[in-house]
Amino acid sequence: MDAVIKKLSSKGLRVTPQRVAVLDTVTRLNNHPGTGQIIAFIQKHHPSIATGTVYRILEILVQAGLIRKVRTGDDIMRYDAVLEKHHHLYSSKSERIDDHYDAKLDTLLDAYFKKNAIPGFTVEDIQLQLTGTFSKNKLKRKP
Amino acid sequence: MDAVIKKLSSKGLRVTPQRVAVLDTVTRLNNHPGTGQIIAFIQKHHPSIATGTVYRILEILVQAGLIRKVRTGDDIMRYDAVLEKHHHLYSSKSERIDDHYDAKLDTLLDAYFKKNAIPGFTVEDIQLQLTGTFSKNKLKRKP
DNA sequence: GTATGTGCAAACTTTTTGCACTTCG
DNA sequence: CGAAGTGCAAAAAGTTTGCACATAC
Repeated sequence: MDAVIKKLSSKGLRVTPQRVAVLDTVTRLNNHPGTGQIIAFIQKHHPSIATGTVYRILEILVQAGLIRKVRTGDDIMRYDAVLEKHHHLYSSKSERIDDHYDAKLDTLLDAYFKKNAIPGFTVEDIQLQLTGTFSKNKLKRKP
Repeated sequence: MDAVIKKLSSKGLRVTPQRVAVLDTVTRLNNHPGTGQIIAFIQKHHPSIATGTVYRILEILVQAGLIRKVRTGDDIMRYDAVLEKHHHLYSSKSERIDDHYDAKLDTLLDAYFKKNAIPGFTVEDIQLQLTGTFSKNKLKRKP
């Protein structure tokens, strides 16, 4: 929780209870929550925070680079509080999205695009979308 | 246009003027149009087609595998009528999204994931999201 | 104290849906 | 002809916004 406050002020953002709550929520709901999930959680734990405020704060946090928007195959906007470089595993059968870290792969790709530059385009970030099926249930269940 | 009819019937879909128009539109608006763009185009060229119908048809075409939803970094749902395997180049400064074909890269990645399987996950499709800047514009040059 | 942020509710935008009518096969 | 698709318009869902009040710094 203290870390959340630190993050906010490190970006020069005013630390309000509402912002702390939203950033904390996105961090806790670690499986790429959608706006709906975030608002539901907020309204349960902080009933006094208005939904309009949540929308405004999510936008501010994205602008500040404290969270990221993740696109799903469906049309739901999701957020991600993990800022380290990582890829995403999408289930072709469910809404599940897992993070995937692979430093070796990152190195491989960096090297590849250094050797094989794309004409007219400078690569700044590489992110993989791996679609497939989760064969084992290493489930992260919600309380 | 005939190709569009062929695609529809090849999937066992009934060929209606509305479906032809929508599939043709997504194909013509080749730069990954959003729902808004598609509906605007349709209403201009086929004013009698209802927007509700467009939504229904887009969903049907996605289910049939004739078009795909594209995951963008921002919050706009876009569609793609290109079915061959390809990756996407995203501008970090604009809404532009280009297709990127790279068979060599695909081979490299397939080999990589064959050797380095992800525990609990079977990869079915690999798609790269390359974010960066377009240094030269093929259509119009900007100083 | 002041610039900034928030609550609230209304306005907007986008998407879905029920039903009578139409049309493809 | 019959099953499937469409138009229409209303409703649901999701998001934005103006303004008076509250608050972080």
